[in-house]
Amino acid sequence: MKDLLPDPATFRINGRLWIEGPADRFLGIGRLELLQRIQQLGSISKAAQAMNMSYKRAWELVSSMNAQAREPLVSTQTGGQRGGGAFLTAAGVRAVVDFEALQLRFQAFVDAETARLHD
Amino acid sequence: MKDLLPDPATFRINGRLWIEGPADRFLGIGRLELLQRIQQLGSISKAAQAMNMSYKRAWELVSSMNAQAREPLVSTQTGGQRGGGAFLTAAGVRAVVDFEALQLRFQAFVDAETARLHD
DNA sequence: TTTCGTTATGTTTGCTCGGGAATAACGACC
DNA sequence: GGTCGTTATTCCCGAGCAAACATAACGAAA
Repeated sequence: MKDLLPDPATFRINGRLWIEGPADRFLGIGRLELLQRIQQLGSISKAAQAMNMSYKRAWELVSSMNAQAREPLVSTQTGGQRGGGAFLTAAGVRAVVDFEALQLRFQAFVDAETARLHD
Repeated sequence: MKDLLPDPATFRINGRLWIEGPADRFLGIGRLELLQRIQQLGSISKAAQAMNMSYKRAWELVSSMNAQAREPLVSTQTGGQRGGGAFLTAAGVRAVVDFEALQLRFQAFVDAETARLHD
């Protein structure tokens, strides 16, 4: 394989992994990061901002996840002392933990295949 | 994980895998299929047509692959008995075989993770 | 009751990527 | 030399999709 490439060291295996349902994507790397940021920052708008994503898009992703899961991953509150906010439910926390683990196994696979590519 | 989902059986892990270089993508599932079709049909335009892809795009992909590989994966001929054509070089055949194998290992990974998702 | 930052949602704007048309060159074959 | 189907390449346009914008509702706190 590597003998196909001019400078094999500069080439890598890369990829994307996600969970998909009958209608739509459910969870991927972008949605995971969004959940993590919401957990960290307590708001969808701050999370979006931190990811350089429009609030609308972030909200749509949250909405999509909440709609597909058995119970919402993110709970929101409008109004209140700081104008409102958002936090992960127990289900949301579990989703983050589980998908992080999956992502880690995938990364191991990708790294192994990259190593195989190099020799 | 599955307890997050309303009907776990309808959810799957899915993903994409590719080889990327410093500048651009080198090989992915779409480019693989294109190479396979060229091998099978002997022409870029026929391959593109079979994939419902514009000739222009197909040509660009071939050009990108040829430019990044140490030696071209696809060799072309303009003019001639049937107006010309394209075929895989030895390097091209090797690229197909090797990436097919990689894709198979990836599919196994995805299937295993989907199974894990279901229990 | 005003302020404030957020959620929630519809509308418009803008931009990028690919599609499609147009054109040239090519070379075997009749 | 005319025909044909292909490679090769440029240019323009439109669809689709995300960003940006606009607005309403909300509720705690001052």
